[in-house]
Amino acid sequence: MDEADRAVDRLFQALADATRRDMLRRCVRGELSVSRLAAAYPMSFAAVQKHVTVLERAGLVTKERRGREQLVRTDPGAVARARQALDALESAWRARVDRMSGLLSEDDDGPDACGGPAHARERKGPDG
Amino acid sequence: MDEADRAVDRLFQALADATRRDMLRRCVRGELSVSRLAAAYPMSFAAVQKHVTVLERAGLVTKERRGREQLVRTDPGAVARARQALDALESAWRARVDRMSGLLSEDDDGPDACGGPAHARERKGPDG
DNA sequence: CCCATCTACAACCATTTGGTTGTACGTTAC
DNA sequence: GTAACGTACAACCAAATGGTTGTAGATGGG
Repeated sequence: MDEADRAVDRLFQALADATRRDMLRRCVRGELSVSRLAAAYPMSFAAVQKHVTVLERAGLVTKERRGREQLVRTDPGAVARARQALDALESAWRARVDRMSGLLSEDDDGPDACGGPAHARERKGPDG
Repeated sequence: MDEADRAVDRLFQALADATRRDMLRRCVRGELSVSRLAAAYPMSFAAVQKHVTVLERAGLVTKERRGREQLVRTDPGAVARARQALDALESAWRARVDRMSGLLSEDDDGPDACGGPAHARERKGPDG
């Protein structure tokens, strides 16, 4: 297993925890110090520190010092990278659908194509 | 943490292992029996069985009996669900970009202060 | 029937994970 | 300078994870 695989491991692993996903949502609304972040959760400061470390190793957030505080902010390219990892899986799925549609019909992408996510790459913005 | 959160946990957790991602790629190219799948990896049959169980609990694959074999196939909607989970994070990021355009220096003391979704106070574990 | 194959599952083990507490260190405020 | 704050990190613990082996139940072919 090469480093790229391990990076994807860390990425999905970091996302596989509701607390960390919530941290991302909070940091995405504006950078927060680790202390301020920790105040939002019913766990010790050290536990929050560890979560932040996991997010950082996954490349989802970066830390920057400001005085005695450490500001946590989301990495703009992070979600894009997660999305890319999913794309890799999805493209394999599309290849299969492609083979099926070739056999079944030529003007339809298959039964899954109605609302299917295969190439629905359009972003669904929160307010349009 | 509600069941939806736990479902997302299971989904990303299942994706956070290179072996399981490879299994998905293989099954996406055509359903495979667990034995045939197991033959592709340098680990015991039981280990592969466990991986398939993880993928199944995450809703990424389904199993179907054919004779004495158990065919594993990807769930067409699975990757779509993963993408949806990422979309939720991405929309938050877009919202932040949106706010930066307006640029108001509001004190981000709590989620209620800025009208955002307040869902961070809940945690796993009784009180520990 | 008997045997080979495919699957299911339990028991066990090592490592990782998610949490705790305690301690030490740099920075800011008084 | 000292106290308070914010952070870093180590030691420890319970539970989950990823692997093993072993055993037992179905299913299909000779």
